[in-house]
Amino acid sequence: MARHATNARDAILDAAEDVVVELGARHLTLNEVAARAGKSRGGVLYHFADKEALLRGMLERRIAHISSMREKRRANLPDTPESEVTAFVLANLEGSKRQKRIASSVIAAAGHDPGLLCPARREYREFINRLVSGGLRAERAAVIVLAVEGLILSELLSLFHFDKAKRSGIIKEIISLTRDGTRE
Amino acid sequence: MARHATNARDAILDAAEDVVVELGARHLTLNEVAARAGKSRGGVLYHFADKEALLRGMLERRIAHISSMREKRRANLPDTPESEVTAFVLANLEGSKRQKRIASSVIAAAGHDPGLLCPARREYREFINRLVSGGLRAERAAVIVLAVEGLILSELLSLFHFDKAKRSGIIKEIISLTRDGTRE
DNA sequence: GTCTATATCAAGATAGAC
DNA sequence: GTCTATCTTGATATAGAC
Repeated sequence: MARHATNARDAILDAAEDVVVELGARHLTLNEVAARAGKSRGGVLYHFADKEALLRGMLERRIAHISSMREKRRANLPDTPESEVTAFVLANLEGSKRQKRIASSVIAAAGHDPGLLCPARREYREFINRLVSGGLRAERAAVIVLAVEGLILSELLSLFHFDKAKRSGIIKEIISLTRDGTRE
Repeated sequence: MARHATNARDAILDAAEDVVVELGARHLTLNEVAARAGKSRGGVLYHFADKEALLRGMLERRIAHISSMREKRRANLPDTPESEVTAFVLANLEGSKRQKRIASSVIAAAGHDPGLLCPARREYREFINRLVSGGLRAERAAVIVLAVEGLILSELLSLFHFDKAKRSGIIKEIISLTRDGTRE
């Protein structure tokens, strides 16, 4: 998906994610990004005024992407209590490559300036509130979102590695936490 | 606790953690660390041959610390099925300041070179295995550890902020996942 | 829109004095 | 064990040509 960006901007963002996933946040330099995007430093800086703008761009694109994926998934699911969680989990965890790309923007932004994470913060808070409005206990909602976040970040940092079968088992397990988590 | 290090080495490691927690991984420079530890760059480099050694030192100290905390907690708990999880959760999450210090070493190491995280990886794997040997389903064990990891990392990155009451509710919730998580 | 300079700066690391 | 140079590198960002 990310491989055939139609515009230069997306090509640069794709390249930036690649660098973080493959080499780590430390190596996210304008040089490396430009080389992978088939551009020069100057070319990159035309699209993103400075490195911070690039980081912001990475994060914003991912947030928007996850959000729209989640809504699309949600629309295709029946109106069971766990549909909201299922849509969220799938949007975030489906495909360990995409998942690492999501995490890459968070890690890179956090390393540069934790303040850049504000939009992500808001997104998570809103989603937890949505789950609680849907009848889930607040603690359970938080644990679900934290487990997803833990998996996203841990797999990028290679703190854990689960094979395909284990991964999908874990994803099912997270979704199943919805069932006995409603308020009485 | 960390505030009154008895030896220079620990004082430097404390300073390094402070920098990451307060300013972010990006600002973990020898200059900044030295200044906070009341030393010069040269003084720091006497104790840690290079920056990578400093990162390794941060991580190793935290791993050893958590491990010993967990064992101490474990020894003081009754032999119920959730004692192992309780000890793990408390060792990792008790005190949001300490928790941020744990995460700071992981984030800083990951930013520099993800390969540095090998010892942490091993630690987590062993602990999951221990839980599974204790009778927990593998997926449930993974979700518990992931939720803890998610909370640790998310709070350092300020992706979430929970007040004291919420936090302890969430911690209780994570521990409670042990109860209905055993193999039948 | 993209490239090639180039200026500027900050970081890690070394060597040697104290 | 700790400090003060100093060397070297590599990264951001600017300016101006194409």
